[in-house]
Amino acid sequence: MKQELRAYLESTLKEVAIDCTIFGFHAHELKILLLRWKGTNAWSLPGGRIFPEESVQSAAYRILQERTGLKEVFLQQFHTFGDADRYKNFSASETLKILEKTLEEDLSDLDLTARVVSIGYFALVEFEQVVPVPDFYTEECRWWEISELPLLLFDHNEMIGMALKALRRQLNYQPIGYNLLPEKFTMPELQKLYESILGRQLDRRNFQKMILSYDILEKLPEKRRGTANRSPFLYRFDKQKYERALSEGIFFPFQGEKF
Amino acid sequence: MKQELRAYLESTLKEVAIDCTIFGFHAHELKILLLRWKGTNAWSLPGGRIFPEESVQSAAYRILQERTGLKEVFLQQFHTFGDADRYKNFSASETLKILEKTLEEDLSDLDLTARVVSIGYFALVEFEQVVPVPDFYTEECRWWEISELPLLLFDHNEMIGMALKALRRQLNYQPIGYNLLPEKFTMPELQKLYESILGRQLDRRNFQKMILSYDILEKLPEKRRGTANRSPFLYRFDKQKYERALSEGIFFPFQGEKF
DNA sequence: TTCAATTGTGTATAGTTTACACAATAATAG
DNA sequence: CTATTATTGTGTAAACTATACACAATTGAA
Repeated sequence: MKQELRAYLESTLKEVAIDCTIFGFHAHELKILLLRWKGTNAWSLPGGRIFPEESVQSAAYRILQERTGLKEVFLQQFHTFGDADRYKNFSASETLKILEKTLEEDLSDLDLTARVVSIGYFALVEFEQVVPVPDFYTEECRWWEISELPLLLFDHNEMIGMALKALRRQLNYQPIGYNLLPEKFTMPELQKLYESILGRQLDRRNFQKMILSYDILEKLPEKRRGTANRSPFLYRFDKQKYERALSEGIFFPFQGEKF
Repeated sequence: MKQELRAYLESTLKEVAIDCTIFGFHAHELKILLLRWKGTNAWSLPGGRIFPEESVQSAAYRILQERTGLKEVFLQQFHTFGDADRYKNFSASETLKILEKTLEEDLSDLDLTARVVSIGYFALVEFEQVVPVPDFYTEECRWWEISELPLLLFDHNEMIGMALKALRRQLNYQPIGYNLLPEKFTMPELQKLYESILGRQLDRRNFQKMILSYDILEKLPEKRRGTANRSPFLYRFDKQKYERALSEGIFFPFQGEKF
């Protein structure tokens, strides 16, 4: 098992790695998938290394798939983190101690605190379909609310901040939701997704008018039952139109958000 | 001399490097600084490597300074290029041949065709103040018009395409011009800068109205003389207000441009 | 002095964004 | 069964923003 890790570390690029900020949406809240390192209370973003024959993009997909079980996800590079010292909340020696607890083995020959530049990706995934799987270093993989994140290893809090910024900016020229919501959803649910990404309330009527004007939704002849009060209609994305909007770009007018 | 290069290559990160797309503006055209490799007709973007103690950002500044002589520039990371094979216009072996011509020495121990992930930055610089300086590999450093670029080494044509896209997007939420124009400039000059970045014509009156509304310009009581026809007024950026607009963001309405 | 090219300037129209309220519906509690 | 409560569905008017557009003034050159 340790041999497996060693082989992985030795067979992959040493100075570059990938970290993924995986966004999910559940119970009206935007959440992020974090990993807890074995035998510790230290949390980090899911990440991984790149094989020599693999593009960075493919590596990011692979890592994402390994942690969530999902194949089809929205994945996007947003920034590369290249500080010489990326130990922000915990010093290099504190981090090393955590690693020692985690690995219970002498891996000093692998130089695990060597400098690594990390390429940051963010992903949008369907919460319900995710089966969180820890990696070799970790024993727990679970969703965290964005407002309740712990202090993370390395510069991962910074990464999440920038991922959120990138996601918000994304909202200005691309539709979002296909990979974050279940197949069928209601207008209020979609609105709450946008609100939780933007961190502010939107007007119900104006939101509906705007989102419908992009012509990416199909209104279904069913309603969501079981909820108290009036039943909202169900919608789903028209995949083709959605893809077209993604590639051509759309001008979303969330101007109130300053970047 | 060769020893110097060898020392540089051996003392810097091996799997990660930086490439810079340096934009300048001259004669009503947006231009890019390219390097020609010694003894060849092969061109590339200026790039360089990262020292172990240096952040990626600092390395990018250093490289930029080395090639242009400039200290104060606008520099921004826009994408990291991580294809397993980044030899696009010229194959690895063709590129290797060029390198051999350039170096006239056996450097095979340095494994110069090993895989490298490149972090792409774009820079905006004041054309007139740049003193282009070739690096060790190259013997010529000059400006190229964007519409007349040659086939470049590696994936550099792709990089330039993405840099331009990033620059255009930038225009939507930040003012641009401080680092691209001389201290004093006319409204038509500023407009031509915007037009050359966006690749389309803008209305003179509407452009002026818009740019003035951002309250980042100071109108000077002088005019540019010597030009045929009516003399335009000179303006300059109010540095403080410009910086505020940069950090707070501005909503530039170039909606016609689809991304 | 005339000509040609370019600058400076304002307004009206179209289009977009925003603010806002009431009737309909569905589950729940009585 | 009925009343209550919370939430949904829906349209219009006002404010704001973007766009289209033309003529007089200025300058150097002919």
